[in-house]
Amino acid sequence: MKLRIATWNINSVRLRAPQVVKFLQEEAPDVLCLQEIKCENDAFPTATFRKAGYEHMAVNGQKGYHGVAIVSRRPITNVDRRGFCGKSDSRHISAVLGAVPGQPVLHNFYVPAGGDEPDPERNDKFAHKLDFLDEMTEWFAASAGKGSQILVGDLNIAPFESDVWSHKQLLKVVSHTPVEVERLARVRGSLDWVDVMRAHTPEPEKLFTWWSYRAKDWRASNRGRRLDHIWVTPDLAGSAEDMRVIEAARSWERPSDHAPVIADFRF
DNA sequence: ATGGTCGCGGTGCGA
Repeated sequence: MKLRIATWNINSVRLRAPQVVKFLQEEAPDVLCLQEIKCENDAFPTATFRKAGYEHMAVNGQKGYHGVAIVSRRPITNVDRRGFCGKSDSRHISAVLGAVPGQPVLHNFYVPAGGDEPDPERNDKFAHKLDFLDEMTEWFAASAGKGSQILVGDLNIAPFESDVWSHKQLLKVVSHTPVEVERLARVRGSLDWVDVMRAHTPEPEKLFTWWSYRAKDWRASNRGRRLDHIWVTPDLAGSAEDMRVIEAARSWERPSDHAPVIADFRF
């Protein structure tokens, strides 16, 4: 069977519900994982997405900040919402893809951005980002041998040189500093996760999913970063047949600063 | 080297 999974930091799902519907209609993912929905669970536009043919939804929202959701046209089961670092932040939701062979667990993450100062001693938000990544590492390591898993979301780190417009100019900019890149590599090592985006588009080809709102012309300056990711456990590596960043969505009316990413699987 | 823009909620905070 085929399965199309998409991930998109939507930066307010209420404001951009029409863009989400357009994306669902044009790209027809089976499952869409959203981050930064920025609303509480009962404010999620459930009816709007159900009308578009997506009847299965799981939401982990909070007021004003963060928030993640899974929108699916296939049944999902075993929904789980994990709190990290002893906080009540809504940064994770997972579900089992019940109709998919092997019933893989799909995790949707919104990793803390980490503030501006890349020093955990002086910046609590950066310390939190590193702690969050370490907890991910421990948690996934403990799940070894318990079945197939897929991890998507805004990890707020661009790990490779070709994941940023200028490696040299971003070495001290949070999202691309060596300390957080190393921490993310440890998360990747927890289950020997396969980076589906880079498996499909190897270095040194540039690959971005986010462009700042502050550029006058995001496409002309193209100062992007690859902050959004799709990972799979090694047993699923051969199942990922295609990957695309839908850059066009960054130019839709009132866009998110992130573009959606799609991976096509055949199980 | 600096400042540039968004969304939420109704003030700055987070990104």
